[in-house]
Amino acid sequence: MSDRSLLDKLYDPRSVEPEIFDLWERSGAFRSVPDGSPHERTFTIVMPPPNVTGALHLGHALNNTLQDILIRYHRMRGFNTLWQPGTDHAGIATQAVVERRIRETEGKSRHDLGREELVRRIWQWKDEYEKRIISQLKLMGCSCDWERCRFTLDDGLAKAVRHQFFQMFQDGLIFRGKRLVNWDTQLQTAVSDDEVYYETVKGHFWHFKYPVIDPKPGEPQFVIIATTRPETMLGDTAVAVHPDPQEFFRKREKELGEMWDRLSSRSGKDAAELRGKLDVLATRRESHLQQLVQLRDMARDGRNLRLPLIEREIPLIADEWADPTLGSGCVKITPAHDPNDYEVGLRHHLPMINVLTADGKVAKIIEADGSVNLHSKDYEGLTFNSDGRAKVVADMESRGLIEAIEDRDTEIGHSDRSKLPIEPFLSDQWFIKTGATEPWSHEATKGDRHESTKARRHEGLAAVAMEAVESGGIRVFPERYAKTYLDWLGEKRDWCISRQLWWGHRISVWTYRLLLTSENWDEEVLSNGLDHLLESTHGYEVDNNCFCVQVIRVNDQSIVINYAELLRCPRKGAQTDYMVRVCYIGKDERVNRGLEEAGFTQDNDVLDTWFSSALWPFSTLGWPEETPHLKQYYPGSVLCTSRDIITNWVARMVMSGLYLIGKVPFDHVYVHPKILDGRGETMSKSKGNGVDPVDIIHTHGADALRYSMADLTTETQDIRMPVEYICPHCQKPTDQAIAIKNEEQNRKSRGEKLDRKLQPADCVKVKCSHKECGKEFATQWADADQKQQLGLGRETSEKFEIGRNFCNKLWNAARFAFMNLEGAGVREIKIAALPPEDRWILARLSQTIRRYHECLATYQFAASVKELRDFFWDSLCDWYLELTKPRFFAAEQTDGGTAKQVLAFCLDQTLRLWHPTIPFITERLWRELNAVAPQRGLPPSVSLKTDGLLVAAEFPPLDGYPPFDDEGILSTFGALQDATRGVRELRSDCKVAPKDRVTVTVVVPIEQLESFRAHSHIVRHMAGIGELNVATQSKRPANAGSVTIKGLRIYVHDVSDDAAERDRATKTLEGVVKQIAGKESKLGNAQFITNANPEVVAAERERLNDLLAQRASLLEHLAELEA
RNA sequence: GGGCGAUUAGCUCAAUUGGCCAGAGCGCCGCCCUUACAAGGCGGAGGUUGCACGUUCGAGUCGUGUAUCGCCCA
Repeated sequence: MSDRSLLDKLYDPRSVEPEIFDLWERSGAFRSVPDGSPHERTFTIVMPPPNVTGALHLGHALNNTLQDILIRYHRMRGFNTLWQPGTDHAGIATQAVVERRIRETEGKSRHDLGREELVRRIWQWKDEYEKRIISQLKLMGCSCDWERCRFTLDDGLAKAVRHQFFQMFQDGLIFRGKRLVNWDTQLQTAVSDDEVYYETVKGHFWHFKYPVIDPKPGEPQFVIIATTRPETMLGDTAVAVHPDPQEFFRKREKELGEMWDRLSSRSGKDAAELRGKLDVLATRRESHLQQLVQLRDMARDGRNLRLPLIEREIPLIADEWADPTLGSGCVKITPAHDPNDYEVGLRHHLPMINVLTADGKVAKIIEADGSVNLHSKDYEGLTFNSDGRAKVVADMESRGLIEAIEDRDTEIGHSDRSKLPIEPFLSDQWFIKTGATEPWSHEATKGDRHESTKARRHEGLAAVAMEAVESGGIRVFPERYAKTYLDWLGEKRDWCISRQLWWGHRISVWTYRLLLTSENWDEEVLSNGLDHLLESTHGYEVDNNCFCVQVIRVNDQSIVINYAELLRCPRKGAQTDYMVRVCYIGKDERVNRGLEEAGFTQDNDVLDTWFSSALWPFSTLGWPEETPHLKQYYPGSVLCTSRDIITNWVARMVMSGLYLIGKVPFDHVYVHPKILDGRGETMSKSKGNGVDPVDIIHTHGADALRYSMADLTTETQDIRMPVEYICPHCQKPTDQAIAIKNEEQNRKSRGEKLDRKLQPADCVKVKCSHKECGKEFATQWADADQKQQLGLGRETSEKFEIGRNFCNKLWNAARFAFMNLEGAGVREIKIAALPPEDRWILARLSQTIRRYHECLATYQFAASVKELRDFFWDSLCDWYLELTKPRFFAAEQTDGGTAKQVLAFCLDQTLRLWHPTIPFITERLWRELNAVAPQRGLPPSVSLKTDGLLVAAEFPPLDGYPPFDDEGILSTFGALQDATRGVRELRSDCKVAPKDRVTVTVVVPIEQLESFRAHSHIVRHMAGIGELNVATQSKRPANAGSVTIKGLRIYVHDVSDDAAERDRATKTLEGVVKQIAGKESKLGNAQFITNANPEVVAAERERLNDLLAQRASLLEHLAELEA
């Protein structure tokens, strides 16, 4: 047997981790094997697939650490487990990153490359980053079933996507419509709301005059409108005025008046502000009301305006969107280019005239009657919000139609992807209807659909998904996030699923581009379209069920018939133009070709990434095939995620799961904190403030990373993680927030203008903040040359030292144990006969096990770490190991055998308890423990299986070990700890050197004499006592220092003089007297006695008795000193 | 504008239906390299729980108002 003391004094994770991970993988411990276990004994986690845009940062490290803790914990508890890994293609994000890279390095656009080449390049990118991501996860120790790793564009997942699309298409849940979307003119795609961020930009407020057509006598010649975006006037189709300005002013004044009445003070900032508002309102009523009423009447009378420049006749309308307090009180309405105006347009059935091209230029303007506006050619082709704007303003100016121009700050939406202003743009998009609908016909492929769900089907997908959470079918932790989910779904907004991208699942709909008229409809359709289609598909023996055909009436987009009705439908009598859409569920290239030969064209768009992510919980398990994995592991047990995708992702998974399978996709949703950097901003790939977990693993080890993550995961707080660079020259840290400030300072002193907050990615070079060093080094954002030249400053955070220090402590405690465990055996033990420290540590262990299980059941990770840490560090190391030293070291001691057996057991249990959190070091130490003490256990209470790997070992039981539970020893030991601390305090106070043994006399009440004598070795050993006298009474020994613990008086001989003693005793007495007064008044209060919990009252009373005893003892002591 | 959350020691965070002197880690001060561990041990200082009012025998916790910050949605 090797000499265990030769293990290194410092734990070196780098020499341990790779080997251990390899061991686990080869053992097959991570593999999922369907065995028919019931749902209650199956534990499934589906990993939120990280997207392949970039490498993982600490936010992902947190997410995956928590999942790994849960999966390892359940695996050790004997559950049949699956942790399903994979990655997400993240359509727009990845395409944008790759496009930007190509633009920067080759100066080419995606159109220069072409669809096929661009997609090839993105796949290359994906391969690189997927590899990196998986390697990051493995380095962290993630125990996923790696053989089942999936990617959202895999064939199997693509099939699932086509199935979902097809079924929803068939059920009429998918429709195509014109909607105002956020348009990115560079990427030429719609972006979702959450990909838009807002920035305040300095701009102007232009006041334009629109002439009134045929004003009646007394009516104004012009209506004045104000706009921040003059170029959009080309698309104006109305001007609105408030329908009841009088009432508006009355209401607003009443509101402000009520606020005024509520004000506590009529002076101060608030009052001044409110007074100001009231004044402005009054002035405005005075100046504008009359005219607004007149304009309202004109609107009611149907007056029209002539839109300047392009000479369109537009109505003056009355609508509440017009704010009487803003500008002139009138507002131009451009339904095709502003979300609010769009709503107004719908309300008043206004024409929606698009004036923007997909690439951000002024379009050829088509009027509502289909004619081309002849005046528009002056503007056509100009860049919309720069040249177009300039020309509109100049032309208005030259016609004398500008009333005024004001400076004004405006909030402008920018695309998160291209960083350019987004344009509201009217375009054709595909949508999923989430609100009320015809009950869908599609029956879920399996499973028992909840009856309540079925009943609410006609209310639509969102309502069904809401019901799942409301009824408790899904539980959300922490509970408050259920509200986020329900609020969002409650809005039942249609989900825009099409994206004008090249990277993603292409929409499998083909359209017959010929428009069909009533005259040629049946012949055209049947001969040129469907006949070809049917022929081509029959030719390849494809089932007709592979197709869903819709015939659409073009003018209003309504669906006339579905495929099933097609052959039965009347061939004649169609009223107007039609077109044919075919949705194909398969992927046979020959069918695609057949469709194209028949004159059909495939939709160019791809699906929103979340459409495929929504299927992730079952597409990864093989759906739509009925695989054994799907049967065993769906629904999942818990989804771990951060709160920002509760709506985008969680809600959509629930909708899809219920719709397609009839079961919720998971039992629990656990929402964990977010990692923030030192400035309080969330870590993200785009900001460049994400720290690579591999950097932390490199410097601190994977277990340190995981320990720290779990330790910081509290229920309500996000985790602030100040980031530091390690200087490659002096190895000292430089704070990242300071580095950013310096960079800002540098740029300003160079005269650069800063139009935004700098981010870590802006700092490619950083100067070491330590004066002695002060050298520059490169960051991860520098290019290879700079890194080479200056040296790379890796990122870290001092937070991880907690974890590293812990691992080192565990390592050394184990090392100490191994030095002393040689020959440990397993013998029957009598618990009652064990030394007190043994009974105490076993009681603490049992208590800790129970508490740990409770913590994990409610996802309280920080609390779980604290429980285990307190047990291991404070109890096991600081007390138990110290107390057993004499039993190991002293030759005359004979109970070393029992001590070994108990210690081996405690270490065994410690390693099992810690394994889910810090798997590498525990697995390594487990191997060592198995070598030095292969048999462990405390029969007859506990027998253990100790062979094999720790990853597959049995976890300590839910209710701990009841035979070890012992409240008595816990409280007795607590009192001994207090006594020990008392002596230590005195020693420290009186400057006794640590190695000096002191003589101590303890005065105890007679009834405690025996018990204290029996346990006195504990205090003697732990407090550095040479001679210990225990008596029921004693005078103060010569020059003794003294403390009282409850009724116990402790003298430490020869360390103090009378004056110092008086001081100490008086000071202590003051505190005690104060506390007594507090307690007495509390207990003297009849209300307290009657209202408070009896246990609380009893505890207070006991505490008072302790204090009284302490006061008596102190007074006695002082009297003695006076004598 | 609406919703959610936060504000506790120098820093980062705890405190389970309101109840012991509000705790821990880091940092700081003092002592100690005691044969597992200085990435350690022992002891210590440090708080009017953002502010104001209220409910209660009792408030960090509940209510109202207010300030500041963050996130989500419009």
